[in-house]
Amino acid sequence: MNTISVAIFEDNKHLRESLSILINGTPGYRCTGAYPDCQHLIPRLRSATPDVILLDIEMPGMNGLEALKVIREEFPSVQVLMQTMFDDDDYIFRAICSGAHGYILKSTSPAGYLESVADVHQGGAPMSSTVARKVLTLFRNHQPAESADYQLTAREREILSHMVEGKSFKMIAGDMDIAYETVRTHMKNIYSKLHVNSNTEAVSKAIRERLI
Amino acid sequence: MNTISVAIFEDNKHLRESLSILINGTPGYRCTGAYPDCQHLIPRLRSATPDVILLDIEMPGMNGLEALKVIREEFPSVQVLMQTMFDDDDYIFRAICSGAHGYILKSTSPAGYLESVADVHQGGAPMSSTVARKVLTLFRNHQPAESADYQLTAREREILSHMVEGKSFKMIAGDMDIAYETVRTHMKNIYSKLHVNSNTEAVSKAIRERLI
DNA sequence: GCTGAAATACCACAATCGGGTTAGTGCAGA
DNA sequence: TCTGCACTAACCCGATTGTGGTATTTCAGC
Repeated sequence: MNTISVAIFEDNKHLRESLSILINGTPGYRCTGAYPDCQHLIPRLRSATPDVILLDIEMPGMNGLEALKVIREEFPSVQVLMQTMFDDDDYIFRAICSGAHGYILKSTSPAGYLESVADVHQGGAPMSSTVARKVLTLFRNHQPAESADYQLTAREREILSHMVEGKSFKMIAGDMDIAYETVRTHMKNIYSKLHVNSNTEAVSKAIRERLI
Repeated sequence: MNTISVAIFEDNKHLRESLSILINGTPGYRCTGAYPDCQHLIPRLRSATPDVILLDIEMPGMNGLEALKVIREEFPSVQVLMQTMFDDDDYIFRAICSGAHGYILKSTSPAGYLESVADVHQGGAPMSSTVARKVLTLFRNHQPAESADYQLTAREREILSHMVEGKSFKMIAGDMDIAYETVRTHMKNIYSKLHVNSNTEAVSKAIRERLI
């Protein structure tokens, strides 16, 4: 098995150094850097891209959640393990939504840290069972609220879902038994309601924001 | 708080009757029916639509997973709580994918049953912490496996993600600093690999199968 | 009966896309 | 060295989509 390289972002000096020593002192683990804040985040990661990032949520300057988004954009293959003092619902939810791969508490034991790092590196989703339960509940609770209301009419939603199926205007007209030009009119209205100006943008927005 | 109405589908006579008595014997719960199989599933549910369905996975005739799909199609607002003898990964995974709202083991205590029914009725996702952990791990593990491999190259995936952003070929060409015709060539290759023939279909497939 | 929203429909023009085809370059593995 | 593949690029032509109009019908709510 290859060595797992880990970058640490943690403002607390004591914890940061402890983690660094723990990681570097354990065979199979290597610390590529331990930083107190998210300054120069991208250059730092680019110069030594780790397998796993241990990221504190509460940090001065750019906080962990913002950093998470940036990391997920720029380094999509790096696994991010969020660490925090609190098992706060909102934190957990936003971290999961922003693409965190795991979520551990700072009360985790050193062995737990190592295990979680290995777990996330292997594509697992390490988190305590209490956190896991919260995540699922949060997903159920938040999903319905999430879909923004663009005031689409029933007919417009119908057209949109055909569009998502990859159908052309002509096919949609045939399927819905209305004129081709009517489909085009509906699409124009959908575009203006969604503030988009292409079919792909509409489809993307429809799927992502669960409009259909 | 209103009474929670529950339908039971369970082939084991003893368990079925015990659950029925438990539910009817507890204030705030009411059993709309207890059935040994999924025959006449839709008519039965239509004549007395419950809030929650307790559904056994292992059943003669139509099994629980098939029934689950039918129920989710026909009665999307009804909460379905799967019950099973085993915490088998594959069962859990397929149940979650088919839209189960909760997943409990038959070893659950009577109080646990009632709690889970109430939980799922309130929009929660009841499951034991061991099952919860499995679910998350399964999602992580299965997601990459699930996203079918269409052998897209890195460049093709890049083009595709721009497409998903709703960009036009011309804009993609500008962003990636390559010729417009090159973008088109890549798109044609993407289409043939994904077996689609429109931008919307490609975007839809890309998002849904997490190719990007 | 009036009003407004939603659904229906058509026209025209420009822009973009889909499909087919060909071809040069560079790089990694046989 | 040669081969295959990814990436790049171009051309043609017909089909589809984007944009900006206008207009009729239907139906619920005032």
